[in-house]
Amino acid sequence: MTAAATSTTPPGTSPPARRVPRQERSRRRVESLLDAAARLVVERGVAALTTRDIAEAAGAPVASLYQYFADKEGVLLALAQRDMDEMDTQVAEDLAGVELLSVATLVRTTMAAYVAVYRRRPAFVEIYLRGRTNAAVHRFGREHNVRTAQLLRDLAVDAGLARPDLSPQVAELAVEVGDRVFQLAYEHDEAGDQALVEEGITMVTAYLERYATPAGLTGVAR
Amino acid sequence: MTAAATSTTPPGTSPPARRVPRQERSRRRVESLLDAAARLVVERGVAALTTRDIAEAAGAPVASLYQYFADKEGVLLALAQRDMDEMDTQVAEDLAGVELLSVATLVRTTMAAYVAVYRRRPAFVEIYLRGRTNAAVHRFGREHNVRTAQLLRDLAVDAGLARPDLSPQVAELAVEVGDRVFQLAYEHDEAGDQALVEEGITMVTAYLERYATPAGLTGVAR
Amino acid sequence: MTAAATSTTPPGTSPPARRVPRQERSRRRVESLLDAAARLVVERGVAALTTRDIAEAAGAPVASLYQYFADKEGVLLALAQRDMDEMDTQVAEDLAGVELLSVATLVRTTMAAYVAVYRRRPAFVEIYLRGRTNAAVHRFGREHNVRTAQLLRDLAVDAGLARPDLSPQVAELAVEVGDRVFQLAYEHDEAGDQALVEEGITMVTAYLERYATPAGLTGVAR
Amino acid sequence: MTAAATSTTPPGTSPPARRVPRQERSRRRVESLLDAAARLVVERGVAALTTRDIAEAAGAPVASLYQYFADKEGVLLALAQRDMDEMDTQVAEDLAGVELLSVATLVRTTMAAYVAVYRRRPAFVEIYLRGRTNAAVHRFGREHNVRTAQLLRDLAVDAGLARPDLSPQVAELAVEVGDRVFQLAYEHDEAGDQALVEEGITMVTAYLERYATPAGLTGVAR
DNA sequence: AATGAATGAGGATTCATTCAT
DNA sequence: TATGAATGAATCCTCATTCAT
Repeated sequence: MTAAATSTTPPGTSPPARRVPRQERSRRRVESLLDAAARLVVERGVAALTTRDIAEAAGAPVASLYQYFADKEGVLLALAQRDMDEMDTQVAEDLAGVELLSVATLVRTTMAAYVAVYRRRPAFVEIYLRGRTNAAVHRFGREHNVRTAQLLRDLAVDAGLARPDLSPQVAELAVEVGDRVFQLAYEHDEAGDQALVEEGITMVTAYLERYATPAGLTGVAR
Repeated sequence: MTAAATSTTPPGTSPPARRVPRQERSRRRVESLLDAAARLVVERGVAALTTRDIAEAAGAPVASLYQYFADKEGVLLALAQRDMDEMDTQVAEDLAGVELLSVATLVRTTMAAYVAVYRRRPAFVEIYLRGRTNAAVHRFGREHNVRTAQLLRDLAVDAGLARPDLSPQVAELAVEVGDRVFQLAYEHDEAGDQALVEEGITMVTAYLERYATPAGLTGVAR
Repeated sequence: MTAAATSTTPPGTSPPARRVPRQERSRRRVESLLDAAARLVVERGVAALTTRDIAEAAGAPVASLYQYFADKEGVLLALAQRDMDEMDTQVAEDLAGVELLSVATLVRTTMAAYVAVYRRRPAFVEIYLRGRTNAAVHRFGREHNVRTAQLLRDLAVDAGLARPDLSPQVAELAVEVGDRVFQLAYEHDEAGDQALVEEGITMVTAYLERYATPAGLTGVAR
Repeated sequence: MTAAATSTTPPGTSPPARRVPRQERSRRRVESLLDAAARLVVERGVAALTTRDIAEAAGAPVASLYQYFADKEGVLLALAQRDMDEMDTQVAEDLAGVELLSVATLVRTTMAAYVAVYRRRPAFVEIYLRGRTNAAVHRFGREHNVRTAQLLRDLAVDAGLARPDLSPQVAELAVEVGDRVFQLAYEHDEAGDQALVEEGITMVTAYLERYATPAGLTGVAR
């Protein structure tokens, strides 16, 4: 379930001179495996992913894969982790740039951030929107949604946009609905059906505004 | 594994009236295979389903399974078909019994019908809410949602509840969101988190009322 | 191995009036099955032939196939029989029309007769030249060659073209070589490489003329 | 399923000398699989060959077979390759030992070399003469004949035995005829009908001498 | 005679994972 | 640490043939 132990250079011991230090080489291997996995997933879908193919595509022996990942699911999980981090970063950055924060802008900004990432990374669309058929991906997406919901809820409540009775469940529901909106919008359309996304933003916003404070409706300056 | 006993008609005895005609026996076989498949899906999940197990659980040779179904996916599809029909029937019946038809009652009645079926058939929950990991189930659920959306939209527009500009896409979005609500509500809870369902009804209703006629808001008698 | 027993109408019993008498219907069924088999063999090759496909292509139930043929090989054999008969007829007719009979004209006329049949029936090329991969076809072709060799040898000896010491083995060898020539000539070329056939005629003639009488070399009028 | 015990080298003990290096073990495995395949082919014929049986006969898991060969056909092909190489070697050696080279001695030596190999390796007879029913074997035999024809033709022309107008097609025809001769000679006779082979030598020689130079007829010393 | 249905017995191939080196 | 090789355990599916009716 977890990646293999991180190899640490014993303190006080200088590693033998080499161009690429051991730890760095490891990191590169991991990255190349993840890249290969991502590539394959986009090409053939998550279901057809095999350890052999991942290794081969990364130019590594199959056995090496198990040096860095516990098992096949571990690869998917690491890949998801890496990608989710990128998504979270985008959301955080975009939210930080918002001047007038309200429930409406919170929803719009967040969902727009996702759109931005999906545009930049077609692999994400394939894996996280179309690849839900895979159990591991499904679970990870679900977990990420839970974390995202908590994050955004706390933000909204702390910023005085939402009443404290906005339960985690409600936040989760909102995020999940947004997630399903994306799944639909990108189902057939590589670029995503933006009108559908817009509808989704409307729906989620309207729903969440039921839990908004007056400030959440009008917005607060940052 | 063993050869079935040969039933011999005692000489001088006219063969006993055939209890079960050929066609009926066939139908039973199909049903028993579908039942077995459903049982296994509930027990182990869709991913772990194998043709061998289905056949064995139904007490039939694997080859017989292929007499009735094109392949493993065919079994899942037939199962889905059978189940979806039951759902559609429940929805149709419940809608027929509604006295005051409005967007709100339409949404509530429909979603309540699903809840009723889920309560009656735990297998459905396993297969259609938790088993989305399977590609076939996923696709089938998606297609059913599309059909359901069209049906309900036409009903709403024809009954004067919704304006004609309620697009199929919007109806689809609403159904999909309702679907996701159920997925969440039944994720951990065998009986379904009814509060969550209630939230879902609220959200979908609020969303769809944006496309309602005045009559759609107040309701029309049947 | 043999086709099912021929149904005979009991003598003295007039069959009930019907448009198509029973026996005729049977014959038609057999023919349609053979035609279907021939068609499939040409389309997909002998290896991919299945009883199911034959029956389906003939619009008959699989079980019916077993009413007329002992087994799958029986179908192939009956097909071969039918075809070989056509070939033998062509050879016999063409030989009957030859005015100056010699070893050379015997060889040439026979091989030309085969070419004529191959031109008329592309299915033969597929089955008997390219389909030798199938054991049944292989065996049948072999047996037919043996019979043909015997026939031609007897003809040659009786007509005074060949010395009696022309053994059956030698005749067989000659026929088999001719057969291989055809296999080569039609390997890639639908129409057959006629230059190759010509070489074959040359080789076989030269070989057999070693066993010819003086008359066999110069020819005898019919 | 269970974690394997970590093999630890007892401290102070150098690991026992590896008897068989890895690469060598691999080679042996491949050989044993090929041997098993050859054995089975001889016993039951090419048609009845299954991957399961090959593996079992070689004492290897089926999956291992797929480590070395792409598929079942791959096994047959490898076997053919190995055997054809042996045949080519025998022919080359025997030809190298001929003192007076002529078309006649070329044909005789080559065919005698085949006879020698067939005597030494009964499996070859089964596989390459009787096993032509298999598509893979058939194709491989055909290809080998083409190569052999080219080789011998070039040799004959280069040595001044044959006129340059001896086309590759003619050479091929000669080789194919020789091949058919062997098929006939070994059809029922384990040891091969040598009289038939002799006839074949005669026929092929007579045919090829039509393309011979004077030297090709009388022979040239080596 | 005709046939829908049933099935025993494989068959080729895949794959994640683990070792021995 | 790295990896070539090994493999247990399944998986889906096919097919010729035979019954029961």
